[in-house]
Amino acid sequence: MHRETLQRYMNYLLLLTKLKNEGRATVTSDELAVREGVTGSRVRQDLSALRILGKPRQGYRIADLEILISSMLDILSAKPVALVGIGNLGRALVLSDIWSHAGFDLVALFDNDPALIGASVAGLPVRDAATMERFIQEQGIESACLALPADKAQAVVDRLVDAGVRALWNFALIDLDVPAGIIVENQRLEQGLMALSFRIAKRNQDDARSSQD
Amino acid sequence: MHRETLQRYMNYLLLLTKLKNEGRATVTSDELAVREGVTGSRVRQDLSALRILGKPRQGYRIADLEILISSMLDILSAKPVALVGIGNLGRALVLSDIWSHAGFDLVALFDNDPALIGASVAGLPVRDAATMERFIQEQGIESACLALPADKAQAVVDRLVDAGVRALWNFALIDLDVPAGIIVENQRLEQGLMALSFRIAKRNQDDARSSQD
DNA sequence: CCGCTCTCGGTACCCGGTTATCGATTCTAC
DNA sequence: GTAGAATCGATAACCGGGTACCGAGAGCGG
Repeated sequence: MHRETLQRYMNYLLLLTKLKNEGRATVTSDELAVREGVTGSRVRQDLSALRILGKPRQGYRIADLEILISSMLDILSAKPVALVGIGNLGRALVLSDIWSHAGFDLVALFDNDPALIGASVAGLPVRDAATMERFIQEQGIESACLALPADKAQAVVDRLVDAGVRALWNFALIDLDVPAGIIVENQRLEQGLMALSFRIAKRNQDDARSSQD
Repeated sequence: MHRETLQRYMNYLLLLTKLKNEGRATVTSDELAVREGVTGSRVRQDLSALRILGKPRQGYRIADLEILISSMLDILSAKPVALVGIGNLGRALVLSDIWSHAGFDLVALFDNDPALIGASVAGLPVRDAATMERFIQEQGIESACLALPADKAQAVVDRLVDAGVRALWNFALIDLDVPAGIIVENQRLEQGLMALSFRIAKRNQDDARSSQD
């Protein structure tokens, strides 16, 4: 499945939640389509791929869609995940509610700053990074989030992988080197900002062109 | 230009910086291609679109590529940008060095928490959000970053747009409602985490299947 | 009860992004 | 200087995601 398609499914899910909160029980393909900037055909194909059936003149049952898309994304489970690096970004992530929404259960925080170890963030204790491998092995944690500087990331990843972690959500601006089979999802914040810069430049060009005509 | 293409250009740029740091002066299309997971053909077409010329048996001059890609993304400029919301996420963004790398100059921080107003983060004072419109108008700021809760985002956006902001980098989990012509780049952190969840589920399925054979 | 409309499900088509191919060019080696 | 290898630039072929279209089924109105 391609990135665009996956993103469409996630957006469907967000829209469905919104519609459900508005009291809706069903939704038509065209409704989802216009909000996503695609055609009803595309939406119907997407849903058909999940073996979701709708009814003519009625649409799709929102509850069905939510369950099937959620299960495809496997966000109904609660995979334990550890967060390494309790800086500002780390704290922001701990305090957010994205973990459960995406099928994860944040169970451990690690840092190597003595000033932080022992403190508590959102009810979770900050543990000494020196105890990281042991905790991860004992708890069978297979996912980890890296919220630390680029120069420290690779060393931590090596330790995590040795301890059994097989999936990484990486905020460090670095291409991590991992063995085959280990998943790395890079969250490149700066790419969003670069994309914004490009879009601004493009709009300014277009504006200049159209005013010239 | 499509999102994938834009992302490729950004990745080229990151790779080029890395290669330059390694002392390289030129790079071949195939080298860039393998690191991007595409073919040399695609890379040559991308670069050709920017009117970049290479030399047979030698490749492309890294310095040329950097300048031309950077100027296409308009990240050589220093567009002033304001950051609203000095929570953990906001502080993390202030302390990062992504702004200059993406063609922005972070010039103002705003929050409405009296405990924060007047404090200084990375040398920048936190200003009272009540003074936001005036400052933005006076300084001619046209870009802003939203690092605040979803329920407060829309109201702030309305004020920012009224004050002259025309481009937004939004971290709040909400679909902002803006007039036509205003650019909104949403940085949906949870989508990255959902994508990770999906990739884990897919790998586990694949593993189960292959061990079954 | 009978048409009418709306929306789904499936199929065919289209378009653009990606790859493959080939001639042209430049550097290396002898 | 010439042969050969490597790499570019351009074009053609391919492929898959997206759209358009059409027949089928479900509700609505008279």
